[in-house]
Amino acid sequence: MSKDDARTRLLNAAGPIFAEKGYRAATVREICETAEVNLASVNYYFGDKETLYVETLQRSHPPAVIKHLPETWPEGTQPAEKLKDYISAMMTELLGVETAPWRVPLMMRELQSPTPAGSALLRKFFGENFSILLRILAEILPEDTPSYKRQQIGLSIIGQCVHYRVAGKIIPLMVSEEEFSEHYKPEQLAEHIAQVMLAALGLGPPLARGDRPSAEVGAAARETHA
Amino acid sequence: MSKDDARTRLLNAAGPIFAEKGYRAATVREICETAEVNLASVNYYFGDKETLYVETLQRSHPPAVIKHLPETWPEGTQPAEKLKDYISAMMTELLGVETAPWRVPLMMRELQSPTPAGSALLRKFFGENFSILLRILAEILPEDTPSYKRQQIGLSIIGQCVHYRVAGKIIPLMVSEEEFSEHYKPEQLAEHIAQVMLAALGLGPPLARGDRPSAEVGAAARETHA
DNA sequence: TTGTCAATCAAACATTTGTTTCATATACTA
DNA sequence: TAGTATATGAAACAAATGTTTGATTGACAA
Repeated sequence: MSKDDARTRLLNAAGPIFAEKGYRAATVREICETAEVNLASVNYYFGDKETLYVETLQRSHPPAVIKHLPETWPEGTQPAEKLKDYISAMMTELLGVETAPWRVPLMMRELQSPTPAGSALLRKFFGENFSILLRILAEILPEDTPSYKRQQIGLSIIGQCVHYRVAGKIIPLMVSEEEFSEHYKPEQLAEHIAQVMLAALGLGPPLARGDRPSAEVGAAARETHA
Repeated sequence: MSKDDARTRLLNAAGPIFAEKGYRAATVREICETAEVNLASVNYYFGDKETLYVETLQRSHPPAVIKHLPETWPEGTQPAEKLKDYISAMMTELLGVETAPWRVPLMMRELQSPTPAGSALLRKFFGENFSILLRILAEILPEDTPSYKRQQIGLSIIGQCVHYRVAGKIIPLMVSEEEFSEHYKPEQLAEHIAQVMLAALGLGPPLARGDRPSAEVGAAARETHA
């Protein structure tokens, strides 16, 4: 192992460590030890710790949702199908065990404590994914839907997906262990989110026996409660 | 100002600083300067920096969603109304300018990098809010809805709300400045999320011209939208 | 008044940590 | 072979930072 040159080994070691501990708490000593290089190597190859961080960040960018999506969908694919694919791809990206499981955590850290160098990357990282979603939604929503509304529906979808990563550590603490291991796999969650949003968009059955599918009146919920 | 005793001033100063910079990057020197106390005070009153952090965390816990909700709803209040209230309360809690705007950011940091002391608080903090939501959902969903399904619907709601806090810093970068200032106020976002979820639950009109509103046909949402 | 005790203060201390230095080794070239 | 550039190594350096120390103050009680 560690057949790569020192510079590459440093980048490989830095990714997981920055992701787990954050920029500040990650020490160049630990990174160098992990990479099995001399302490001076960070400054030799990158000048300083911050530059190493920036390059680590840049290397972590490329693959995103697109990676898990088909180049183009077959002619005539229903928008609902595309949406399902998108949500599934997003969940795979966020929760899947990929080749570099530290990329997403690193971006999440940037989201919380943006560094000057990170902001541009963040915008690109999320912007690309988001614009794909917006295009799918454009096929579903009426043409006269204002763009802010379309964006907010998009954010509703992203939000549900991202939450399983953001709150991932405490969800197992709040649901039973059995439920968690049985029903919280990425594909199942993607299925659930798709179900919610397709119902919201009117492309699938509502989750509850709705008594008032229209805005006006209708007999309301009755004899229901825990 | 700073009429409180040194110990209290330390806690007041520590909250915002820990919230903004995180445990590691926050220095006792900065905290002491802000609190206008001597450098040795942290160790004098709390023993060490970590204990100060833990006490800050504990102090930041109490108020949550409940704070913005009525004690009990009037008899006969529709579950849909309760859900709207809940979502509105959550958005106020997450985005509103409250008395201690650093509480939520601090909890978000714990969520990402849990400390031993923080995990218990986190569970309480989110657990209390979540159980209220689950009770409301129980009134809406069919009785035979499995509990994991109810939880996931709850997480869909929480996720949408929390996302505006998590991604709050980059959303303005991805939508036009005008759209953001016009349509992304907490109350408007709460309204949007409620609209999405009520539609998903069948308690409101779908967001788009649905072509297949129910699994087995049935007269469904019509000429309704926006 | 005098003694006691908690609080405050400036200074020093010890550790961590990013960075630099300079010597040595290694590989490639003239 | 000799020379040079590149890479690696151990050590030291300097700054930041959590913690400790010992003196001083000030209030209050005997």
